[in-house]
Amino acid sequence: MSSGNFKHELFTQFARVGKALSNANRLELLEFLAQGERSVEALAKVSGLTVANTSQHLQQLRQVGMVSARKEGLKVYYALNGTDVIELLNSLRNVAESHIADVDRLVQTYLTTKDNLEPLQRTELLDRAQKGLVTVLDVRPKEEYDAGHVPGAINIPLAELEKHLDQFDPEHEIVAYCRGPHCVLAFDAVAKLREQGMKARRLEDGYPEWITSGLPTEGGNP
Amino acid sequence: MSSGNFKHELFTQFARVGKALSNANRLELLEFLAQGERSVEALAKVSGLTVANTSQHLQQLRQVGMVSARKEGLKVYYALNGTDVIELLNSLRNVAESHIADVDRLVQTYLTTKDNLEPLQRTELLDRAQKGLVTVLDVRPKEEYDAGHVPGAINIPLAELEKHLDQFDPEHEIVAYCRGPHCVLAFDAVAKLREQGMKARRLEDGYPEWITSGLPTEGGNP
DNA sequence: CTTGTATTCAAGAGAACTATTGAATACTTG
DNA sequence: CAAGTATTCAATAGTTCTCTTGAATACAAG
Repeated sequence: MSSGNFKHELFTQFARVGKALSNANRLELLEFLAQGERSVEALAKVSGLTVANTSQHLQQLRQVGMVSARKEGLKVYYALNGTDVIELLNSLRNVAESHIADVDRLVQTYLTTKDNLEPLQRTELLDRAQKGLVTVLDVRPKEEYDAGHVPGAINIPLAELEKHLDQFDPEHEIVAYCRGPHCVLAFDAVAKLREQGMKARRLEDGYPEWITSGLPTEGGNP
Repeated sequence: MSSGNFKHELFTQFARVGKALSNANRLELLEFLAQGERSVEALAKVSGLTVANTSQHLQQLRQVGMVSARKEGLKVYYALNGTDVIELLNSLRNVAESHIADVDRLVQTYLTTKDNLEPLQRTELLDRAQKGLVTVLDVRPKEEYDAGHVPGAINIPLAELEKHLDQFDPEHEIVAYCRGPHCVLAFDAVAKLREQGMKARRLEDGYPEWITSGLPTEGGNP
C-alpha cells in the first residue's frame, strides 16, 4: 500500500501539465492554436520566436498531450487536443484575472479606455446578424478567417481596415471580434472605427469561445 | 499602439499562475487546502516537506493570488481564494487524465483494481443518507473532519478503521469519501471494508467538490 | 538523383527553480 | 520582560528551463 508514492507520482504528472502552462510563449502559441491548426512556420511568425524554438515548445505541449501534430507534405500542422484544453486555458485566465492585481491593472488601463461600451453577447450577435441589424467584422488575418469564422462575418485584417473605412455605413452597427477575450485586434479595430464616427462594438470573447459554445460556423478546415 | 508588448505582458502574468501549478508539491498543498484552511505546520506535516519549504511554496501561491493567509495567535492559516481555483485544478486534472498516458495507466492499474463498483453520485448519496439507507464514512484525519463534513457522516480516519470494523453491519451499505477524486484514503478504506465482507463504495470525487456543488455541510470553521 | 524546404535534433551558456540550512522576526505565554 | 513557538527570511548548491546556433533529417519537386 504505497499510497504516498502513488499520490506523489500522480501529482508529478499533473505538474507536467502545469509546467506546460508556465511559459508566456507557450501560452501565446496555445492561443493561436485555439483558432485552428497551424504549421510550425506560421506559429513562429506570429509569435516572433525562431522556428527551432517554436518547434521545441510545441513538442513540450505535445508531450503532455495538449496538442497533436499531423504531417501533410512538407509541413507539420499542430492543433489543440480537444475542448478541455480550451477550458483549462479559460480557467487559468479566470484565476489570473480575478486574483492578480497586475492583470487587472493591465486590462483596466489598456483595454477599457478603448472599449467603454459593453461587449455584445454571442447569442445576441447571432440573432441580430440574422436580422441584418449588424455587420459582423472578423479582424483576424486572412488565414485564420479561412480556417473558420462566424457565419456571415466579413474579413478585414486590422492592417487593412484603414483602406476599407469608406465601405461602412456610419449608421449601421459593426461588431468586431478576433481571437479571444484579450486579443487586442478587436479592441484596436473598434477604436479605429469609432474615431471615424462608426458605431462599433466588440463581441464578448473571441472565435475559440464561439466554437466551444456550440454555435454554428462558416468556412472550415480542408 | 504597443499591442505586442501589452499582449506579451498579459501572457507573462498568466504564466505566473501556470508556474504555480508546475510543481508537484505545490499541487499537493493546494489539494489539502481544498479541504479548508490549514496552518503552515499542518501542511508541512501532511505533505512531508520542511516547514520552511512549505512556507516558501505557500508564498508563491499567495503571490499569484491562489491562496490567502490569515494570522491568528501564533499560527498563520492559509486558504484557497475562491472556487475558481478549485475549478482550475479540476481542469488541470481533466486535461492530464485524458491526455497523458501515464496518468491513465496509474489510475487504471492502481485504483480500478481496488474499486470495481461505480462510485456513488453526490446527489444520490444525500438522498439515500437521509433515508437511512447508507452509512456515510469520512476517512480523513479528525482535524479535516472537524473543519466541515458531509451531513450525518461519521469520522474514522483510515488508520483507525481496523479497530472499528465490528461496529458495521455487513448488510448495510457504507459510502466512503475523502479529499478528492484521487485521494487514496477512500480507495484504501473501501478495499479494507470489502476484505471484511462489507458492502462499501466510494463517493464520486471528495469533500471539496461537495462544497463547490452547493450541497449542505455540517460542522465548520470556528 | 540532386536540390530546396520545413522541421527536428543536439549542444551549450545563462537564468530560474527547488530544497536545505541556519538565522531573524513576530507574537504569545508565563 | 524573558522564554518559547510558528513562521519567514536569506544564502547556497544542485538541478532544470530557455533560447540560440548550427547541423541533421524527411520529404517534394524538378
